[in-house]
Amino acid sequence: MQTTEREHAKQRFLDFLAGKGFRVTTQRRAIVEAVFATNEHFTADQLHEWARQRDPSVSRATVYRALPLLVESGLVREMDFGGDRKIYDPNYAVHPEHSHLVCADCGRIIEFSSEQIARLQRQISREFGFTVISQRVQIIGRCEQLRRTGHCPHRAGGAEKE
Amino acid sequence: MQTTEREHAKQRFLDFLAGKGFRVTTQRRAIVEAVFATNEHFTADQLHEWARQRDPSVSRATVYRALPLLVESGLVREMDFGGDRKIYDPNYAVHPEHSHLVCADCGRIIEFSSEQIARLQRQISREFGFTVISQRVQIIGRCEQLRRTGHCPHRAGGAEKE
DNA sequence: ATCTGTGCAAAGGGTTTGCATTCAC
DNA sequence: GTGAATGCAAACCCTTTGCACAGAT
Repeated sequence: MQTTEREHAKQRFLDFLAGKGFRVTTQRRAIVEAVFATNEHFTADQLHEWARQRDPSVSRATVYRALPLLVESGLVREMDFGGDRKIYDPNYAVHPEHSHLVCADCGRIIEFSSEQIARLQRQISREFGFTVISQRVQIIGRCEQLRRTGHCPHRAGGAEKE
Repeated sequence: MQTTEREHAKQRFLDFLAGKGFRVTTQRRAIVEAVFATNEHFTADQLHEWARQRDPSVSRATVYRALPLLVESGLVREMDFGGDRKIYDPNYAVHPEHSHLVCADCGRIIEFSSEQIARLQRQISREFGFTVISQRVQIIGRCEQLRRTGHCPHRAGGAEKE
């Protein structure tokens, strides 16, 4: 099960704070618990909502101030699928380099990894004299559901579309 | 030379407008000329600037209203490198599927194409039951200049950074 | 006790929109 | 002539920030 890994990620974040001399406040605790209680992608606002369920005092400002720390700690990835808001991915802690398939119909996001693609990218980067820091692969497509059944189960569930 | 191709792209956009029943206004003409006079990536604001050099009456609003048309026409690609503003790429008309190498130091953007990567992506998409609409590959890295010479010639020139 | 972190509310900044006017068709 | 397109300025929306207070070390 993945619970242990998430628990571990949470701990790593607290360690990160300690290592940087940052304080472990109750709000930050609520936020990090919210982040690693799920493996879903989330927006700043969603995280605010989740954190407030654990500690109603958590303000939006604190969430926005915590997000850069989560990203800097390497446990959460900030993503941009072209929408108006950024999307955060807590699975980065477990699967450091993964890519995304995004359904244009329903907004569903599927994660995948491909060492082959990563290798090709490193090779190309080298040709241009670049040292790779990170790679992003996004494939925009249509998942089968809508085409096949005429509707998509994810359509209703708050899809992110442009 | 590429001038002919750009001229062609411009014409294709005017045809696109006609085909959709949209009007060819002097402002739209100034905008599309500005777009295809360069092969540089640009922001909405830069385009506004360029268009105004051709027709000072072009307002920011009109630029913002024209951009979705340019994207819809398939001649310009909207990109998001995680910064606070969107970046547009007029080379999409000439090289439909290309990817980007972005230098984290100087913001320089280099375009490249890899049929191998595209093929792998199509294959993966198929495995997940996705039909590919478009693919985006971004590699964030550091170009040689800064590392080697201690400074980067692009650093000063208005790099896009986060 | 100190000084970072917080909540609140206001400010920022790119993008969008309502409305009267202009102009392509 | 008619309705789409424009310019202007205000509105939007997510995100950031200034400030006085709270609380972690």
